[in-house]
Amino acid sequence: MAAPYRHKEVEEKWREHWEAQPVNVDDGKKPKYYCLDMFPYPSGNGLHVGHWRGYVISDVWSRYKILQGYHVIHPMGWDAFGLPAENYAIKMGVHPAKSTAENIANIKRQIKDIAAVYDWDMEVNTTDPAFYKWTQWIFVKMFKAGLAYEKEMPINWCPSCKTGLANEEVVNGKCERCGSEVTKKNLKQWMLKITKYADRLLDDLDKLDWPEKVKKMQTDWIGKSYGAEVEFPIEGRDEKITVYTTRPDTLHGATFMVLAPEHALAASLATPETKAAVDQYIYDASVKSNVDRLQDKEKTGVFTGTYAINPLNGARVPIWLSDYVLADYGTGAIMCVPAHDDRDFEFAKKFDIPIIQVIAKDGQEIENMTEAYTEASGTMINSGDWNGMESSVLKKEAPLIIEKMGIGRKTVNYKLRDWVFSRQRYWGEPIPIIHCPDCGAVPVPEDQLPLLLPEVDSYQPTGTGESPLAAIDSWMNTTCPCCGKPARREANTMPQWAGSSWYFLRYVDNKNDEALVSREKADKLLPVDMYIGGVEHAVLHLLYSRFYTKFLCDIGVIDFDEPFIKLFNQGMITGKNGIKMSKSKGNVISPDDLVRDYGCDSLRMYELFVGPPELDSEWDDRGIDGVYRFLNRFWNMVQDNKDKGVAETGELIKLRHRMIADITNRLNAFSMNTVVSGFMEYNNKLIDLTKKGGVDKATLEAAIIMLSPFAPHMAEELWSQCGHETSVFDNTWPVYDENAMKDDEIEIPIQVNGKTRGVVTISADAPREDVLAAAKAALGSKLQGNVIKEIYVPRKIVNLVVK
RNA sequence: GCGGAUAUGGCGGAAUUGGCAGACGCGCCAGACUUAGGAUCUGGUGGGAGACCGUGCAAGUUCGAGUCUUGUUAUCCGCACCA
Repeated sequence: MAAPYRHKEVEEKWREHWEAQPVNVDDGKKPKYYCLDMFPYPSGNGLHVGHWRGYVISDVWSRYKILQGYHVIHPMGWDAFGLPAENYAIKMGVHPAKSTAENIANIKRQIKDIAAVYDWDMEVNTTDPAFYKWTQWIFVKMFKAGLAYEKEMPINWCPSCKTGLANEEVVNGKCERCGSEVTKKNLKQWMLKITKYADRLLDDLDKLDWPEKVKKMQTDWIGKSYGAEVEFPIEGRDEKITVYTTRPDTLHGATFMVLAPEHALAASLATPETKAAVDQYIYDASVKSNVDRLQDKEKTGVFTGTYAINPLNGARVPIWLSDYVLADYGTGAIMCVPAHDDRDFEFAKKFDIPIIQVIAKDGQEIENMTEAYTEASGTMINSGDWNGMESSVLKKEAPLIIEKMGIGRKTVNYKLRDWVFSRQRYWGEPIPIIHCPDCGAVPVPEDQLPLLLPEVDSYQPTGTGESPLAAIDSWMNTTCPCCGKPARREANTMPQWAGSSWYFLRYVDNKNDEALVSREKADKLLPVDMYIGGVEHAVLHLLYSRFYTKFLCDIGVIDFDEPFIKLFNQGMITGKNGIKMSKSKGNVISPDDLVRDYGCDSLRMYELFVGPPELDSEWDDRGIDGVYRFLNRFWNMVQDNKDKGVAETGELIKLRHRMIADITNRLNAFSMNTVVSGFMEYNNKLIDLTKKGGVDKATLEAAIIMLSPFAPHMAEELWSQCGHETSVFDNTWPVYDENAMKDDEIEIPIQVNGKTRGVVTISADAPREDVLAAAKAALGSKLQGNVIKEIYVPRKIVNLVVK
């Protein structure tokens, strides 16, 4: 009687064994493959089964690559600075350093339960001074390159987190972290000039093997548009108002102009008669929150009483103020062509402003216009010299025409803003800058980095716009590195994204004290070949990392300018009814109990079996029984066969090659759920064959090797039971031979008028005539009427069209 | 409002890309072994008594449609006055 499968014993045995003898070692000859997980921030809640799935997917892929002969770089680390860690620490009343360390220990234990082939020698932690030394170093380099600058302006402010936020951290007017409504606050901030890289960030998306969805999100976020700036003189003054438009072809149709209430000229345009209303409107707009402004669909506005002159045709256009024009995009002023823009149309209707059509849709003006005609397609009308031109052509040529006329210029615009980089919080990297009354902002000398985050009595946010660090005089007071006079340190810290923007570079050289990463190791081991994580960072971490990588490439630290060649977004595991797992909802499923009851291998396979890895899946504990039974049945099947010495037969060879082909093709397609069902399917066949005489060694071992990325403990144990001294991971992935898979005889379904009516078994290479004859014979009397058409798709189907 | 994704048994999901829909698993039913079964094994399981009907709904293309085209509905996600 063969031994039954006891997951606990088997898994403990091999975990100890692998600890002593790792399966993924660099012999210096193998090609590298860098498979990376998005590193976790160590929250106090630990991991749930959803986090597990991502790590299982990346581990299966890593082990598959090991079996394909790669040295796989598969590291793990901790994104431990930032708001989540700090808020958790404040809630629990302990120092963030302490709670972070505890959380890391707990999550590390959970991650070790996955039995992933992480190389813990590469571990990094963003809060380690030896790590953030380089986070600060990058900032200093950016400062020296003119990419980090200070600016005072109204920024997004989260009143709950009590800190400024980047645009990317504001979702629907709310804080990405806590969901509070974001307000504006005027603060002097450090900014990173990510806009300088806008074109490269946009163009290089083409190089990447990323989900189209993520590329589109980044494209839209960068928001490049082509158009023209046009200068409108103000009637009776020397000043001009510059507008930005993507539709200079419609310039003759501009019947009014709108400025953002925050526009520098807004107040000065009022006449004595309109002054009170204009001032009131500007005031009202200034106190409106982002959310109010987003939700007010009904257009509001006020006429300034002043006119501008259309530089193309001299027409007088009234100047209005309205908050539907954004102050920080383009020039903060627009020309309005109500006939050809939805928003301008709505505004013109509401305030009874004339509408002039300049593009003839289908050759004629639209009568009784009820909505704007916004397409750039049709013949120009009411447009002076431009009459008769095609709008789509003119749209492209107009910027240059305008430029030649001296009334404006061709230009492009981006939605992307520079990155607000200061946070008024404690738990982050101090920004390594010293403010000197004489020399201005001076970077901390590179040889003095890291600038350590000081101990502080109260690390609670002040809410005043100052970081808690500002209260520590002993730390704040220093001397200027340039002139030696007394100076003050920068009190703000960096956002959480600072460390995560470059951590993947550090893994491969994490103990280097001389450089962020040695050029030799960077050239050999980077960049990341496969990056696996959720889609929630599409315009945050993934955009910032691309920016950092391009900068580090530009200054020669590394020789590539895209960090992640391939990106895979795994779907989310949700609770019942698709509800996101969260502690407050009480629907969090911890992997810990499942590992104890079913074993690591069962949970690994079930995580994959729940559904396609790229889609969200609802978690249901009950399904794990299915993979648990499969593993037991596979185990028993191997026990039944391993010592029998069964000779291989034609049938077994055919089955083996088909099994290898099916599993390999599904795995290459990243269809992990169907790989698992494939194992079950072939296992059922092997069990059948076991009853009919047995399964040969080569087939058993092929199955065990292919199972090893999925259920590594069981595979290693069975490999050892088959008499091998070496690890199952020392093998190479099995290969299949198309010719060995072919059947001599095949079954071909027979349809009559498209409906299946029978099946015929016939030689695979039988000629068409033979197949058709056999099909008719098989149908016999069931075939009635005249056959008017005969279709035979070789090896697939017969269809007889009968009348 | 714009853009994208998804829709298949009681449930999770397959379908080699236009060729026998429902693989595999859960659940359920029956049987075997058991003092016992929430263990294991064997068989069955889309609907319908039936000819037949079945992939959100309605048309279309085709010898043939879950798959392609058009329209439509629902759910989810992203963007949301970016001129």
